[in-house]
Amino acid sequence: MLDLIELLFFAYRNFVSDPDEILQGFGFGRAHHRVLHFVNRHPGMRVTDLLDILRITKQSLGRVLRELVDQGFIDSRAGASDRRQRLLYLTPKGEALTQEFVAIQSRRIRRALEESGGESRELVRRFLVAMIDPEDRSSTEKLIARADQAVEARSAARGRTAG
Amino acid sequence: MLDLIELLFFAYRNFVSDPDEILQGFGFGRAHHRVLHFVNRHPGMRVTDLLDILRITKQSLGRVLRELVDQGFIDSRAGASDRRQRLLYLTPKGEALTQEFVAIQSRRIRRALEESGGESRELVRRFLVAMIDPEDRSSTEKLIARADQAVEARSAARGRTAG
DNA sequence: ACATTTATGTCAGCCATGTTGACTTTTTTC
DNA sequence: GAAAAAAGTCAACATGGCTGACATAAATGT
Repeated sequence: MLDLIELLFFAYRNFVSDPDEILQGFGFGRAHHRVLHFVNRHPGMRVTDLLDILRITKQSLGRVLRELVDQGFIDSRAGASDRRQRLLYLTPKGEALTQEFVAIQSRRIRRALEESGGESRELVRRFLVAMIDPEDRSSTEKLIARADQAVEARSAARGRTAG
Repeated sequence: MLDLIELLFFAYRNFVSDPDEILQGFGFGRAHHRVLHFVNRHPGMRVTDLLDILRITKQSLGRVLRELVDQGFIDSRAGASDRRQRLLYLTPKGEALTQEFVAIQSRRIRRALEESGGESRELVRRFLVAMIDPEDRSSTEKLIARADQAVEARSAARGRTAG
């Protein structure tokens, strides 16, 4: 398995270096990328939810979140039903930046899947899920499924209103 | 591809957390793990080779390397043909620790491959290679092949002498 | 009504690990 | 004998983790 251990190291390093280059231009780092990514995937999420996903402390998150809000990449609105909550949304500016990250990382993955054969997508997906700690798997898969559904719902709504 | 982007994040986080727990007991971090791993794979490698693989600065490496040498995990010997070089070797202590990392990470990968079907190993391998920047692929694959061959050569030598 | 809990934010300081720049020593190479 | 290469070191700085302590606003329970 030594080869796969190392390939995972080299592959992941290149994978995260794509966003890194873009982030440099804004004076941001990887921490900012992660926040933007998950807020994009779960618009209106609470700060606590983000902490649970990232598994970092409130203080660590606070630093990068403040910069993202101050510089107009993220919008933080009080919750309607519970006004203690700060619900997080991307601004158009934040959305544009996040799309860059998604585009470049998707391109790398798509290329890799094409190069590794027809049925690779489902198999790679199963492999990655199985690499996650068993006790975290179902919550992780649910999280991803929820985000995917929300994307579908939003695009369906756009279809009805704007077209 | 959003699901795969996220699965890669979660999977890799768990993957590196295995060694992290062990390292804590020694007051070491991920940087120490990487150094031990590659010195294990390439016994007698030069400091420069390690810098090329890790892509960090001499100063960053210097800190962790000094700790590993001082605490008897790594042995640094002057090269025979070129005495400017410091050739790096694991001590028995370093070897024992490194085997722990390899064992726990191999176990996770093996389990994941089993859970994702029979032919997954070769496909996952091809996928990971294809995730690497094209210009780095051949050197990376050569590096891994060289390390694998060296392992074989050493175990063959053990077979002839000790058994 | 009042006490408690929850969600969030913030200050201060520490640690690990990356960076740049400058400089030294030893040894090899031309 | 000069230049280049391999390695090491000092100093200073950035990022992004961490702990601990504390503050505020709002919801919840009795």
